[in-house]
Amino acid sequence: MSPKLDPAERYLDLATTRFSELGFHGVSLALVAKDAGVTKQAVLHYFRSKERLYAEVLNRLALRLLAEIDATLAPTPAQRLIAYFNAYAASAIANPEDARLVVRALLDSDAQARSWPLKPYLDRLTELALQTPRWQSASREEALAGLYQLIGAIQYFAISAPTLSGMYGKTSFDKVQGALTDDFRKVIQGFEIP
Amino acid sequence: MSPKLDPAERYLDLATTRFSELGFHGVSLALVAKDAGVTKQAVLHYFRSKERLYAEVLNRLALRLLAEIDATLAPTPAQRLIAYFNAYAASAIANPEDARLVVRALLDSDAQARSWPLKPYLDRLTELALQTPRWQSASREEALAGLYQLIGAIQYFAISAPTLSGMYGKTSFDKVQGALTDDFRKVIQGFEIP
DNA sequence: TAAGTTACTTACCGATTGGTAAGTGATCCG
DNA sequence: CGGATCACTTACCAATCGGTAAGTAACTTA
Repeated sequence: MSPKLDPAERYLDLATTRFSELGFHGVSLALVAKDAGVTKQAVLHYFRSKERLYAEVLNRLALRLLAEIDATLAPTPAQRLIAYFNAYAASAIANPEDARLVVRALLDSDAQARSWPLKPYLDRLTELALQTPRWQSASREEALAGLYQLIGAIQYFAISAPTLSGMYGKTSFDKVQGALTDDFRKVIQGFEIP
Repeated sequence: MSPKLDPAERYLDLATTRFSELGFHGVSLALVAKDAGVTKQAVLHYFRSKERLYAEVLNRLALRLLAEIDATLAPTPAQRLIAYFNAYAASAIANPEDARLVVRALLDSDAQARSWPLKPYLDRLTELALQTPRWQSASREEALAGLYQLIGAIQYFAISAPTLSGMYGKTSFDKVQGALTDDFRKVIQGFEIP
C-alpha cells in the first residue's frame, strides 16, 4: 500500500506544505514532526537545522519548476512560453502550494543579492522570453521584468482563488483561467493577434 | 524638529515596516519595541496583543489604499483605472512596503472566509473594472480575477525589483515601469489601442 | 493643590523555540 | 556471529515568545 517512501523525502513533502501555508517563521520543527508522527529530532536527523530544511524545500521546488519548462514543447519560443504559462496557471490554480512557496521565498529574500535558489528557473525563462516577438528587441532587464509580471499575475491569482471563493461564495474561479491566459498570449505575442 | 507624532502612530509605522519585511510570525513585540527604543509593554499598552497590532496595521493600510483610488480622477472609468494602476505601480516600485504587506496578508489569510480588511479596497476596484471595455460584459468574478492579475503583476514586480537589482546588478528597473503599465493599459482597454 | 490620566517601566510567568547529547532497537553486511 | 549503520527516541538546554501585574514619573485638569 505505502510506496515505502524515503523518510527524508516524506519529511520534505510535509515541510513543503507547512512552509507554503505558514512561511518560514510560522513553521516549527515540532509541527512538521507532528505531521509525520515522529519527534522533531527525527527531522533534525536528516536536515541539521530548520534553515537547511527550508533550503532543501526550495531547492527541490526549483528543480521541479525547471524540469517543467524543459518538458514543454512547441514549435516557436513564443508558443512554448505560452504553453508553459498555460500549464503553469492550470496547475497553480489546482494546487497553489508551489506558488505560495515561490512568493514567500521572494518576500523573504531581502534586497541583498543572496544566493537565491530560484534564479536558474528565472534565467531559463528569460532566455525563452528574449526570443518572443514581445521582447526580442528588448533588454534582458525588460524581458525579466515582463516575465515577473506574468508570473506574478498567475501566482497572485492562484494564491487568491481560495480566499476569493471564501469571500464571494464557491463560484468557480477556475473557469476564469481561460480568459486570463488568453490575455497573456496576447502580451507575449506583442499584441499581434494571429 | 520631531513633529511630536502620536506614540501609537509611531509604533504602528515601525510595526508596518517590520511586518512587511518579516511577516506576522517573523516579528516579535520585542523587535518593534526595540525599533522604537522602548520596552514591549509600551507597545502592548496601545495594542493589547500582537494580533491587534497586526490588524491595526492592515486596517490603516486598507484605508490608505482606498483613499488613493478615490483620489484618482479621469474622464472615463477605464482611464481612471489606468491612471490608478500607473500611480500605484510607480509608488509600489518606489516603496514596496505596502505591496509586501498586501501579499503577506493574502498569503496568511487561509481559504476560509475570514473577515479580510482589504476587501473594501478590492470591491471598489471591481466596480470600476466592470465599467471598462475589457470587463463591461463580464461577470463580477471575471472582473475580480482580471484585477487580481493586474495587481499581482504590479506587486510581484515591485517586490522583486530589489532582489533583481541585487542579482543582476544595480540596473535601473524603474525605467522598465513605463513598458509594463503600457501592457496593462492595453489589457484594460480590451486590446483596442486608441 | 489634589485627583486623574498618560506613557511608560520593572518584574515575572508558563509555554514554546531551535538545537545538543546520549542512548536504543532494528536491519544490513562481512 | 559481530560490528556498523540507520532511524529514530528520551532527556535536556538556554533563549525567546506573548502576555499579566503592579508600580512610577510626568503631565493635565477641576
